[in-house]
Amino acid sequence: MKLSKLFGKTTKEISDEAESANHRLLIQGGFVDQLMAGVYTYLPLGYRVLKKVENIVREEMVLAGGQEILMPALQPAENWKQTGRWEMMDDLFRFTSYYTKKEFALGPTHEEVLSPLAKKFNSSYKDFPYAVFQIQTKFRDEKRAKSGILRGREFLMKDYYSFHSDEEDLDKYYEKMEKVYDKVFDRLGIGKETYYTYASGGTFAKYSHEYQTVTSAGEDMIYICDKCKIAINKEIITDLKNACPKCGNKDLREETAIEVGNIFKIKDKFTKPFDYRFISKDGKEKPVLMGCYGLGISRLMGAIVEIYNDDRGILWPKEVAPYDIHLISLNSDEEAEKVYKGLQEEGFDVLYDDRDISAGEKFSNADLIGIPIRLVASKKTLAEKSVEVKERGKEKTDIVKIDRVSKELCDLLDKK
RNA sequence: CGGGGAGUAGCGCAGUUGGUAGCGCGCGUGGUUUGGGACCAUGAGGUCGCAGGUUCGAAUCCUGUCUCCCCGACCA
Repeated sequence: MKLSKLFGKTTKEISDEAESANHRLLIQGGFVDQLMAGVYTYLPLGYRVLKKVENIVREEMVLAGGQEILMPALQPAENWKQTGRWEMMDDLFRFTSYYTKKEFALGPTHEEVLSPLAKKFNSSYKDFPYAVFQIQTKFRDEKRAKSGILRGREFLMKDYYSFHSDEEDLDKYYEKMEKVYDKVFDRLGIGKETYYTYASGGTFAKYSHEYQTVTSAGEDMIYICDKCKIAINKEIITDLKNACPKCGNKDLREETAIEVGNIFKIKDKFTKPFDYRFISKDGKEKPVLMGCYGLGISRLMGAIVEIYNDDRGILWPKEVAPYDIHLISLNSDEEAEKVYKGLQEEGFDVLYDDRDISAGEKFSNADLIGIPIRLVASKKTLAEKSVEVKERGKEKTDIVKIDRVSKELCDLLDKK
């Protein structure tokens, strides 16, 4: 992609009002645009990152055995009345059809759609266990949207649901999903900062587990047990007598963190209201049990920025960067263009700064956008049939011969 | 929903005791530049968030209202 044609521009200045790193940097870098509080447009650069996060999550969910579906965002009131959540959900976006006076809601979650759906297909013990998931826009009427894309009124979420014929099977599946989640966070580059956290279950259950990523922009207070690498949410720390539930350690470290995922054993909480039972081997009807596993896709993108930034801009982890390479041309457009085309043919995703602006501006824009590798093709380097290679976040630059640059880049990017 | 701050050009901001609306960035044109956000010249761009009120006259004073940001509460 040529930067001269890219929809969305970097800006030098941003209002002091925006305080969180993801808010400032994503707007300054031209990744997102704010339409209103908690509602953002993803511009080409930002949408590429969002899709990369989404695809990593999707790959791991498919590996876990989930089948991807897409449920409607628009949902009828009846389903919500059936579970008693219509009146209870004060952050639900509700409205009434102008024509038919029928009541609707924009979905903040999808148990009310999935339970009756699953009931139509799977009612024999032979069908269990099974799991479906979706990646979809969710709507919640947050009283206070804040911190850029960390807490939005409209946001992208992955919700995964498993169905079981007995509790033992649910427990086993739940443990499997814990490992799946660890792998997702590792691939996204935030494994080290993300803790499996004991938390309250809200209206779902007494307790649940969250995945909390440590960052100053977070909203939750967690207590970390460094021995077990787990954490306890402040909301239940007194319930647990200020000790790690695994090892009893009371020497816990307090941190602020953002909840990027949440997993629940919701059991029959949503199968019961819809009368979803299955026929067991002995011919008897038994309740279907559910597990529910959420991940905030857009929030993850924000959390990554919160962790990977410096005073110049973003430092995207390789797996989620919008492009592999940021190529800068300095007074050498024709030659640089050849390098650009060559790299594309080799299969690299290249953002090419072909604009007729000063070198300094190109460099500072590259730092702001935060693509992992910067290449500079200038008269100086091209005279030696070379380009300069620099990793974002490192000061060292290398001059590499053009015919060897492809291999060098593969090594740096862990490719091929 | 409570507390605090802010709405003036696409973005960032200034605007004194009320008197014809300004700066920087960006954008257009011409030229000089070119390894860390260059420079000269020139040009376009505004219902001062919105609605009332006071006044000969309101960006400025008063009332109401909407919106954004921060803190708190809430967060399936």
